[in-house]
Amino acid sequence: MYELLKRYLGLNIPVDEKKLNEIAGYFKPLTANKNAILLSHGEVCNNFYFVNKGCVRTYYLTEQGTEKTRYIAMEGIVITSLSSFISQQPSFELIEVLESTELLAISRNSFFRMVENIPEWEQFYRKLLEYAYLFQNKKIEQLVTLTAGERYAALMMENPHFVLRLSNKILASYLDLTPETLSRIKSAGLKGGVNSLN
Amino acid sequence: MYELLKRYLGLNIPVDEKKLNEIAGYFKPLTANKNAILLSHGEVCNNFYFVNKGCVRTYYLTEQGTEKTRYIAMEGIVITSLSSFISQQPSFELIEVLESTELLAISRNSFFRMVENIPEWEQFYRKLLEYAYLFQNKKIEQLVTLTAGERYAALMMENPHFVLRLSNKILASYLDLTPETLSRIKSAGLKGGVNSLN
DNA sequence: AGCATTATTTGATTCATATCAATGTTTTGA
DNA sequence: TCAAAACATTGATATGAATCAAATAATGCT
Repeated sequence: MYELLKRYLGLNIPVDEKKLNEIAGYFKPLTANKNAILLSHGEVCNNFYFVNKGCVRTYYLTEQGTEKTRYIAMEGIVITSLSSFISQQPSFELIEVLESTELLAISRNSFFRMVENIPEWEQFYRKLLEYAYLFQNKKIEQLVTLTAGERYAALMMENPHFVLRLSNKILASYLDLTPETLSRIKSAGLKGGVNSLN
Repeated sequence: MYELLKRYLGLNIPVDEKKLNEIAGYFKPLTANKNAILLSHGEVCNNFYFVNKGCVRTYYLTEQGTEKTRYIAMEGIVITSLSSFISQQPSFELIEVLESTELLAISRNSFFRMVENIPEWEQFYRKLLEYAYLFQNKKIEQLVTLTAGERYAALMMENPHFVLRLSNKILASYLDLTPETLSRIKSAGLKGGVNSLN
């Protein structure tokens, strides 16, 4: 149950077996079914999740009810509504389970107590923030400089398994376009692609 | 020269006068004229700036040469190409001076040596990352959920002094729209606004 | 001060992508 | 296992904002 988490932490911070067990001990197992909502709009986020198996996303809703996916976590990745987790303000985004999923959850209290008391964890948190910033920054760059088709192409380069595993509906909302547009982009790509017979 | 920086640091971290002077000592004064480029596209960012007086922005260029402003710093605010500063990869974004500006600059080396050796500074860096994340996250939320006019209205609520001090060209690129569109939004707002005579 | 560059405004047109609509396909759960 | 719901595809149309264009207005430079 904790193997994947320990490997993940061990890769990110220099930490001995004992500390690793201590840290892992604060994470509690949790299973959730497809479509389960781990955090609703307007709720304050008090949990931080590690995905052991399955798939989870964060997304928000526009005024008109359109879903916009911000982040997707598959096995071996962490997820939370980081803004709300940090600021303790009501969350704009929701956390939703996309497949039946095994999670390891740690409370905000335990998380920040460790930040204060365990230097290795403090270092982990810093790395997490750096990674999260780089991720968000790249997302903005791509949103403002790339067209719909270019964003899809970039995702194909960076995360091809997303395209294989996720529905077009989710994928489209992740790329900030409609399912119709994504469908057209995909079929246009096939016609002109390197695997085409023409 | 260092007063504003010390006040800024003092507000963000608990730190005594002695430490404050030690930290401030790593910052070197620098003046730069309007239009000066502090970091070019493709360069690795090795400096972190505090704006003492004036105004600085980071922006990137699209394929077609359109400017997209990511961040604007006026007096009392820090600025860098944070992605490149963290990752030491070539920067996609440029740093440009918008008005004749007085800066205090610290090198990446000094910055991260302090992160390792001065717990207060380590704490400052963590807060900076948290703040930067919240900022970027809000930017994405607004980009994907608001229309051009709504983004302008949000900026008017959050940062009205930006609208007063910056040119429409810069403002438009910050809001991810063209100067023409911003001009139309502004005049439409006047006609329908609460101060209108109709 | 006076000329040249740069920014702003307004109008006409275009374009990328959304929306609406209809049909077919897959998934799901009782 | 089958009906209902959710999803995907394709076509027709609409729309927000970009682009193109031309005419001021403002700013900067020597």
